[in-house]
Amino acid sequence: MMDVELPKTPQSQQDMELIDILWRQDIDLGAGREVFDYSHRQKEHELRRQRELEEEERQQRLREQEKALLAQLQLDEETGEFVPRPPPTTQPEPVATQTAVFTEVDGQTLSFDECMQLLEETFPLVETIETINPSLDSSVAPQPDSSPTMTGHPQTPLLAAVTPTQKSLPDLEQAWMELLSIPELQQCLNVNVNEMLETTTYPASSVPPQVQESSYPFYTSKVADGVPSPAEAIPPPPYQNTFEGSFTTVAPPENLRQMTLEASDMNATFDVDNFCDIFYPDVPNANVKQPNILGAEGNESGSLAEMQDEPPNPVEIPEFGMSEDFEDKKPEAMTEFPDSDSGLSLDTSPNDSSPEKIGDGSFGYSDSDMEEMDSNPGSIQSDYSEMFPLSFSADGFQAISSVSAQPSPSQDSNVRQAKTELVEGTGHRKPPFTKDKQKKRSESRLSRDEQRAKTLQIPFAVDLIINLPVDDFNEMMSKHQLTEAQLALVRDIRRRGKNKVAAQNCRKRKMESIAGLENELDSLREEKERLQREKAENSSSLRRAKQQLSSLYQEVFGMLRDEAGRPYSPSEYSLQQSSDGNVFLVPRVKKTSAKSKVAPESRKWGSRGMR
DNA sequence: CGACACTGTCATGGA
DNA sequence: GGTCCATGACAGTGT
Repeated sequence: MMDVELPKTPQSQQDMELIDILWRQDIDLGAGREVFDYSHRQKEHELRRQRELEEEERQQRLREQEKALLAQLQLDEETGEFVPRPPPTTQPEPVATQTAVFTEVDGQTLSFDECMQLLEETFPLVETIETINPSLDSSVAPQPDSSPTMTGHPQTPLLAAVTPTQKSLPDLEQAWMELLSIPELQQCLNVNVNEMLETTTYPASSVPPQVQESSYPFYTSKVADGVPSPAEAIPPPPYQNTFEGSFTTVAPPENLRQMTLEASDMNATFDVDNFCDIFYPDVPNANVKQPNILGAEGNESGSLAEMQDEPPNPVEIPEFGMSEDFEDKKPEAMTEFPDSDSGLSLDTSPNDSSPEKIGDGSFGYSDSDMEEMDSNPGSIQSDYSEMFPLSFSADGFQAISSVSAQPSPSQDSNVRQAKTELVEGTGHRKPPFTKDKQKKRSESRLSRDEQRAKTLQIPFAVDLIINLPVDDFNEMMSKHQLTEAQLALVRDIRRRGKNKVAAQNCRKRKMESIAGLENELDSLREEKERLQREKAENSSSLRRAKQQLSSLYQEVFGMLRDEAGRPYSPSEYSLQQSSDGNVFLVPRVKKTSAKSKVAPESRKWGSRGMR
C-alpha cells in the first residue's frame, strides 16, 4: 500500500486513480489521506524520534535524581521504611543542589508538608522539562523503577515528581484521603494502632502516642516521624496487610505455631476470645472484649464480633435455632442470615443494617467490607479446618477426626485446591482491588455459609460438610442431634458447596474446550493454507509438464515426413499414443471413417518413426 | 449507565 | 429413590 506512491515521481493519471481507489479502501480501515503523504510521515517520524530522545534524556535525569535521593537514605529492615543515613556515611552526590537540600534538613523531623516541599525542591528539573515540552506530559508513563519497595504503588514520589509539582501535593493528599476513606483502612487504623503498641508483629516504637486520634491525623503524624523517601508513599505495614488481605504474608512463624496450638484449645462455645487468639495471639483478651477492638480486630473476628453482639449466645441457641421456622421468630437473626436455603438475598447486608452495633466504632461496614473481613481469614480458616477438622467444636472432634483420618480423593483434591488458592492469594503481590477482590468475593460465599453454620452452632467445619463422602457425612450427622434447621442448613451448605465446585470445574472445562477449539481452528487454518500452497505448486508443475509435452509434441511432429519426404500438416494429422505406449499418426479429417483405414499404415509408419 | 466478566446458585437431566 | 456430577440459565456484583 505504501509502495504505491513514491515521492517526486511524476504520477500519471492512472496512478492517481489507483491511489485514490486504494485510499478510499483504506478509509474503511481508519487511515486518512495524510497517511500517504510522504513528507508528512517523514516529519512525524522525526518528531517521534526527537520525543524519544527527550524522553530518554529525562528519564536518565530522573534516575540520577532518584539515585541521589536514595543514596541519602537507607532501608530500615524492620519497618521497611527509608530512613536517612547518618551524615558521615553519606555518599558523594552527583547533583550538588540535592546534597545541599538534604544536608540542610538532614537529621530533622519533617512534617508531611515539609516532605512535599522537599520533594518539590528535589526535582526542580521536572517543571522545566514540562514547560519545554508539555506535549509529552500525557505520554510519560510511570517508569518501572528499580526500588522494589516502590513497585505497584500508585503514588510513588517519582510519579508525583513527573506530574507538575503544584498538582502533586493536593493529588497525593487526595489520594491518601481516598485511601483513608476506605472502611477497611479506617478499621485497620483504629485497630492496628492499638495493636502496633502491643504486638510483636508491628513494633510500636516509632508510633507516637497521639496516633490514636483519627485516621488521617494518624497517618500524617506517622509520616511526620519519618523522612521523605520513596517508602513514604507506601502505606505502613498495617495498611499493606489490609491491602494484601493476607495474614500469612506477614504472620511470623510463631504466630502460625500459636494458631495450631490454639486450635486444639478451642472450646465448644467458640467464643470470641479464642477465635481472636487464633489470628492475634498476642492481643490480650481484655482488649479483645472491647467493642471497638472487636469490630476492627481482624477481618474474620470483626464479623464474628458483630455476630457475637447478637443473641447467639450458646445458652440461648436452643430456643433460637430449634424450631423449623426460627427465622420468623428471630427477625434479628433473619437480618443477618435471611435464608437457610436459597442464599439469594444474602448479599444485601447483614452489616449495613447495624453498623452502630459494633460499639463506638466510627466505621460502618459495607458489603465489600464484609467480604474483606470474611474472605481471607475464611480461606485461611478453611485451610486450617482441613488440617484440624474440628477446630470449631470439641465435642465433635473425635467423630470427625476419625472420619477424616482417611481423606477421600475428592477431599484431598479439595485440600490441594484450597492450598493452591492460598498460595495464589499470598504468593505474589497483586494490585489490591482488581482480581484479588474478585477472588475474595468468590470466597465470600463459603464464609457466609460458615457464618451461618456458626450461628446455628453447626458442630462441623464447612469444608468437612462439603467434602466428606456420603457415608462419612451421614455417620458424622448421625452422631449429633441436630435440629431441623441445622440439618437443612448442613444439607444446603453441602449442596451449594459441591455445586460451586462443580460450576467452577464446568467453567474451567468450558474455557479449556474453547481454547482447544481455537487451537484446532488455528491448526486447521494452517493446514488449509498448506494444502492451498500444495495445490498451487501442483498446478504449476502440471502446467510445466504440459508445456514440455507440447514442445516435445511439436518437435516430434516436425520431424515426421511422408513418403515423398514432405512434412505432415498439423491441421491434417495429429500424434496419439495408445495405452501400450505406441504412438500413432492419426489424420484429423475424416476421423471416424479414416481412422481405421489409415491407422494400420500410420502405425507401421509411426512405429518405425517413433521407436 | 450500559456492556461485560466473574461468580454463586438453582433447576434439570443423566449416571 | 438418593446422591453426585455436569451444565444451562439467571442474578448479583464489580470493572
